[in-house]
Amino acid sequence: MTVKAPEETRLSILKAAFEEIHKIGFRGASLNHIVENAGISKGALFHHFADKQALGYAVVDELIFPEFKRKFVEPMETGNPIDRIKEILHKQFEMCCGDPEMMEKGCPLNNLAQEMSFTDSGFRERINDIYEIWRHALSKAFERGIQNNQIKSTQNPEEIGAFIVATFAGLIGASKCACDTDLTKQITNQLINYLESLKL
Amino acid sequence: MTVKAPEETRLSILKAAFEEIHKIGFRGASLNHIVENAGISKGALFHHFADKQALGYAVVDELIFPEFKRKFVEPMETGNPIDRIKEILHKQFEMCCGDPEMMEKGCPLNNLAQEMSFTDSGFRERINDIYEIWRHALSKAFERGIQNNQIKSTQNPEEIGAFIVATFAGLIGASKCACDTDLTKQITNQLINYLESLKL
DNA sequence: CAATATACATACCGGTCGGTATGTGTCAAG
DNA sequence: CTTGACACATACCGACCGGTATGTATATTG
Repeated sequence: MTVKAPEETRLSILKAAFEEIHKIGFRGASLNHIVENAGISKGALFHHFADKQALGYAVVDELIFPEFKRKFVEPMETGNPIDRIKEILHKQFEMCCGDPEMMEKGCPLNNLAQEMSFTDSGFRERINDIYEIWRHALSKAFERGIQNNQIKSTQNPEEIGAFIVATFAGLIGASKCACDTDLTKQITNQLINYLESLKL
Repeated sequence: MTVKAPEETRLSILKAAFEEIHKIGFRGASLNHIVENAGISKGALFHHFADKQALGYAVVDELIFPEFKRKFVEPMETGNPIDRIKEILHKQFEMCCGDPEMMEKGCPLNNLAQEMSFTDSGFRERINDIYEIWRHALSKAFERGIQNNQIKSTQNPEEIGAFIVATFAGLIGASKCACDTDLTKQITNQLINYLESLKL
């Protein structure tokens, strides 16, 4: 039996790194802050991760991606796509209202995408892969909706998926900058408006 | 007559700062790089700007805001709002295709919004003011459209404005991350789809 | 029981950061 | 002709950055 499980240490570093990156971005994130908040030493950090970049990639792969999948991708696998998206929007809105800081910090994935895409293709590709998975899941869901006579057959499922992902990112981003749940509500209303227009 | 006009120096600093911030963000931006690219000294920079923050604010106020106003706000002041937005989207798409790096760097305003909003309220308020001006211009344009029997009177102009601003930011952000003009086209198509659904 | 590998902690490193102190040439005002 | 304000340039500062070298306790293996 080990005195301390290394996987626990690794996870505590990942979680502290996620928080730091979520708050002040990857570039601004200080490894000193991270080891401090994780309650471990710098030696431990560099034992588990080759460098800051590898830590950042691991945060995306091992924390952000699974959570994103659980919240946004998996719900699209069954049922009426429009209803599912409405549920996602509703949960998101409730979370914004319940925890204003969550709104102000924005979407961890979109934050990283906008900050790092241009200068670090490793981040860009990882993040784009995640968005692509969501776009694909949405596309498949709307294809299903068309087959089930829930969605107008004249619509292009792929385009719809791309549009929803972009608009959702825009919604979270606008809320973050405005710090205003009224604005969030307005945008959400119009997104629902758009979704309704796709109904058969 | 002065040997060199101070306003020219100031402007060259602002332009170099804008480029640096656009490429690697405000936090990542190095004042050393900026003075180097501006072809001046650090003394000149700190003669014209109190600190890095003041320089960043000046970039928003004096470079980004006027350009944003010219490209997005002023076109909304006359004519059919839907046509105007289509023109903006068309220009944006052409620019993405013509200069891929422009697409990869993303929107300077949205980049700053996502990077700085949470930790610097000065940035957040400035940027939100600019977006608010666009939202208001869009709202007024759609009000006008309703009065001119171009837009369905059942629609809420304010909500439409908020939605378009959010979706546009999402569009640019998605393009930046995906580096794919096909995706840009898909999202643009659906945004136009949405706009058409507002027509009377 | 000795040897080795793992999982850290501590102390430290060169480099870059934002920012400052000080010197200097220019020019308008008195 | 002097003075002082302006518009810089140069040299430098402490703080913090990401990263490393080294030491050590523990667990595993032969």
